[in-house]
Amino acid sequence: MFELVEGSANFPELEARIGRFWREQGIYQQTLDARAGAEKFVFYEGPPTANGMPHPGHCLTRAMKDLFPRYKTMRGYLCQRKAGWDTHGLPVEVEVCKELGIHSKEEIEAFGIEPFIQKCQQSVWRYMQEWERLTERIGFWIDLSEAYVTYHQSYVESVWWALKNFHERGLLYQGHKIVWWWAQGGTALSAGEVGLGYREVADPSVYVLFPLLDEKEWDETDAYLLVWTTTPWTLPSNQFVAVNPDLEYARVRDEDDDVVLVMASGLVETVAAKLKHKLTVEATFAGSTLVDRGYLPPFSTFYNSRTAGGGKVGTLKDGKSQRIAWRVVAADFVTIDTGTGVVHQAPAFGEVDYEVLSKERQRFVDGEGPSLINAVAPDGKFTTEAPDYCVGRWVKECDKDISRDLKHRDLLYHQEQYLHEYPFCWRADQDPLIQYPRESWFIRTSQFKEQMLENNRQINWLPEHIRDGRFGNFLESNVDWSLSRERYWGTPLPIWVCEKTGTQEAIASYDELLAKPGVQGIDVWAAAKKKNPELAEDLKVHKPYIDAVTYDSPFSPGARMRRVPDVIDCWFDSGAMPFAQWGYRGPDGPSGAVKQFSEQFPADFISEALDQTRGWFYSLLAISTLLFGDRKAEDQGRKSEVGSRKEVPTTACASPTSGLQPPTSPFPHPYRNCIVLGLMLGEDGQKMSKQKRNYREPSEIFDRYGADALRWYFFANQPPWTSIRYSEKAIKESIPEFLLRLWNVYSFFVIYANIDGFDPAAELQGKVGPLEPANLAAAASYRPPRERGELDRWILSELARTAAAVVERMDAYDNYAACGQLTRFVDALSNWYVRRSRDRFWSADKRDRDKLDAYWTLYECLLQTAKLVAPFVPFTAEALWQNLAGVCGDRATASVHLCDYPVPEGAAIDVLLSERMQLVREISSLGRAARTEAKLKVRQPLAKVEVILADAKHRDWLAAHAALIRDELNVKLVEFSTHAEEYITYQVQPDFKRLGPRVGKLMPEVKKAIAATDAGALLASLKSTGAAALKLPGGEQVELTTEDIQVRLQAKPGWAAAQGEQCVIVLATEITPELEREGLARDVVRVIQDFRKSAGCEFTDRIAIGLVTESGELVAAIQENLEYVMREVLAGEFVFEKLTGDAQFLESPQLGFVLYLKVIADDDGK
RNA sequence: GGGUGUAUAGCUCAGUUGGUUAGAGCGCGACCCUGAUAAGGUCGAGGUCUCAGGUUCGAAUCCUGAUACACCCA
Repeated sequence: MFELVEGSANFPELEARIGRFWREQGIYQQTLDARAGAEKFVFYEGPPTANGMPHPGHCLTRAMKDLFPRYKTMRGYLCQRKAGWDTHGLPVEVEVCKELGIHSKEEIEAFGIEPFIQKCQQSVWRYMQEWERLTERIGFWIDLSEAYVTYHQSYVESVWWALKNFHERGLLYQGHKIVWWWAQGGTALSAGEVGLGYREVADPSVYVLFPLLDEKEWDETDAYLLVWTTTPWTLPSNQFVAVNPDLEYARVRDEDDDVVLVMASGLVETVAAKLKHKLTVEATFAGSTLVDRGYLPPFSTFYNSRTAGGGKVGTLKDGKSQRIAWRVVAADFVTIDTGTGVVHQAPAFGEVDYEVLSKERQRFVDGEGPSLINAVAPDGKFTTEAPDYCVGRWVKECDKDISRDLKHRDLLYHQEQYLHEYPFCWRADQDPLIQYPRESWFIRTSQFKEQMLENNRQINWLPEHIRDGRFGNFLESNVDWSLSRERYWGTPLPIWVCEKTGTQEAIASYDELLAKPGVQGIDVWAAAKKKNPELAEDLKVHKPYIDAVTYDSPFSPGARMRRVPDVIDCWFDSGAMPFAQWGYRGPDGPSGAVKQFSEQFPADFISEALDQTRGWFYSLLAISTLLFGDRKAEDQGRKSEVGSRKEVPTTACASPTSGLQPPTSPFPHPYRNCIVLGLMLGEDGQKMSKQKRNYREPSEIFDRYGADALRWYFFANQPPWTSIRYSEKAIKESIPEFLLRLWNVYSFFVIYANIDGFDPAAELQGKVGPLEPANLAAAASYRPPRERGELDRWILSELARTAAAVVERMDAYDNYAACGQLTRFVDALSNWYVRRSRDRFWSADKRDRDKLDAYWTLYECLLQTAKLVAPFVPFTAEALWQNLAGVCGDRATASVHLCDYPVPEGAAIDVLLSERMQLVREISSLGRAARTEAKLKVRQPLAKVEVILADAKHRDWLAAHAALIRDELNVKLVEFSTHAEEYITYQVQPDFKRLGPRVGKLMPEVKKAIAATDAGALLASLKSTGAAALKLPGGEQVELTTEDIQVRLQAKPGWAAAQGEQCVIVLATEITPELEREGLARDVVRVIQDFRKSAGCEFTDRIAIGLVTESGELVAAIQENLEYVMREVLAGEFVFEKLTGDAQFLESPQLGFVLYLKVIADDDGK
């Protein structure tokens, strides 16, 4: 006996039960064990950070990450799933700061770095429980116990190893990075923080005159560059002036001030209007002619100083020489939207400006190019290199004095106020941020651009456009990776510097550090550990303990090697996970790690949301390309730019030690297939936000609707990369559409199988394993499908077809289309197979072959469907399996997830049958439509239905299966009409797809001509000769064959008819008294059935019926169909009088009778 | 300001190399069926396929431009 299924499924409860089962039986581990030694399917977990609460968006990623590994496992692959946690970085520090009620770096240092990072380490696990609960509750099978953790020592050391490799290959260097700087707090702000602080302010906008030098670049001419800037305080640090070489510029005479200006032609009128001056254009020329011209900057400290070189020249790489600064450079970012088209450049205070400097610097031979000039100290106050009146003052305060000074010197042409958005510190909203250069460490990723692009081209991106679109473009504009962070909680940059010579050395592990000569400072950690034995051992490779460790410099006797203070970008951590998750440190590192890494690289599949494009997707690709890419390209690259970009000497090591030399791997790596998920928006279409409460906590969704409902909603509602608006309604609605429908079929099966004693467990001997058709075939009452009826063969064919389509789509990572196939199949199973088989299940003879065939067919369908849907809705699938296969006890496979995915044999697919059954379904659908139209309810039998087919192909088959249609439409006769003209007209249309290419421009004519032709005659001609000639008005003649036209049928008015794509069906609407009586009898049956139910009868109870009526018509109708009525309602007695005793009664006013009902026995005669 | 994506029914979304009647689910309305029954089914209304050009015999689909929204970057 199957376990009884409750009427309405309670999915959350069911899932809790299944979850317990998985846990107690270790099913996930069993699925891995079952695939031991199988081909590997490699999955990488993009580590979430557990110091924030998970929201529905995380459910989507976790569901997607679960789907494909489950699928591939069932398909026979071994897919290990190692969890991971991202634990470093600014967000963690911010959380801790909030808790402590502090925010600046000074405050952190006052609090103490040591207790601070200890708090960070603890905070990382704050929401761990919620994450683990979510992971388990949504059915994400992943190994949480073996999760990699980015702050763990082995992980940190792996990252160090990679960085040492880069360092020794000269790929790690120091340079400047222009950051948004909070001068008062002495810290840089992340982009996110900067975004918080924008507000509109008025700033000065000044037009300044820079005397233009002559061609020889030394003498002043009569002209001035009219230079525009909104930050006067950056003028003392002026280094270049930029023009757009492709714009037109003009030499302009200001008649009022008697001065000659050089500016963009397009802005002359604007400026003239602004000043109400008369400006006369004297000459125009391309911006490119200005490039390289020298000028005098408004402040001369740097210009005259020895260090910056004044008007000095330097040697270019091509051997020529040029002024190193204070000249016009070309830049295409200069526009004529505002200003003058001549832009002041202070590379210290703008990222774009800094790029100009970098580019210029590269043109010169080493040491001769311009260095960065900067008259502002990190505290935001001017240095002594600024004009006297500015020194020591906050830069923004000096704007006015600078303007006044320039005005005195007749260099200020114009000034005004300018409204714009400017960032302030979000923690101190009176403090404006400034852009400021900071020393930073970079990885030379740009040198690997081509390789990264090549790698990217080999990756299968879903959706495809990511490859050449967002991600490809991002790689195209690759700049070196700014790696270092002046923060506290992160992987320490493993570089130690000689305090005397500045020579650097990278360290790849803690042990390597301990082995250095004259190591000191280890005791700091030892003391901390002694004081607090609870401290995680992993902290010893973190600040501040690691900072304390120094050793003897091999570069200068007596000097010490000290670590640089920075930590690294936490994106580097997560991008290093392909090897760091195993603690891999090169071929000579820990051997277990070498093995695991080589087996689990590269990944076959990863998935994250779109916002990871420049995050994890990039960090993975960049690190992998640099570490495991082709070295030849790098060597060539190095030759071609000998020593050009190193700003600080490193211990350049041409041949790194072998342990640092990892194996190279063919592209793509480290991932082959990547599904980029759309972002999930809140209920209101806005970003999900805790404050707005525009989403529900995941745990609540699970409690209300269940994990499978949510999963199915994710998988089946839209392709995963479309951005998805969280909709509770949609989640709710995904239940009846699929899950409940499947559940109802299953429940139907269980109810009837139990009534009829259909018991596969009793019929099958020994092991039945995964209950594949081959296992079932051993049963005595099992007949091979080819011997079963058409309906059975049809649904088994649909099953095979569905399995084939699902496998095909899933192998292409297209879960959406796969779900569509599954929905279609479950619909066919429920709304056609079960519906049409009802009578067979209800028939009295329990050992009837036809009945047993139906059971075996439905049983197989349900078992196989459970397997098919298992990766999608693992709980529901398991619940089905537990009962359907569970009847066989431990002779059956314990879990549906331990089964192989159904792989259809082509033989089971009967395309012709599918097509034909589709036609039957269409005919019956049309029949119902016609009935509705004619207001003839289905319970009323009709004499005849006529079917007119557009295509006679399936006619004979349909005629042979008329019973199906008769039954479905409740008619006595199905005719395939020959005199169709009575009911319909033909419409003939050209087959555009076929004819289009052939007749081309004549198409409209052909269409008209065909429409004008008598359709019947045309069809007759085509039928008899197979061809017809069509004359066009222009005289051309077109030969038509049967395939060139499409026939459509149109029902004539006046008939109870309905038309579809392939046919028209016409109902005979005349109701004879006999038919009417039969309909009446069916009405009576209907009422009695309802009565049975409301009277609380069991399915199998036999009853006695007494019916009292004054209608002779009704009595006649029942008597005429008495056998039918009694059979349908399981009546043992039927009398036309009141029943005595404990009978229940019911009055039916519509039909005019009173019913009495009494249970006389159950099915077994008791 | 730049890049990428999206725009199809009231809502959420499909729409396969361009082929002339643009689909699904939900919602709404009407009805039917019912021993799967707190389910199920049928039918209906609802579309200038964002707009404007262009290519083509033919455009929701291809091209150009515009608009709106979203994301990333500046």
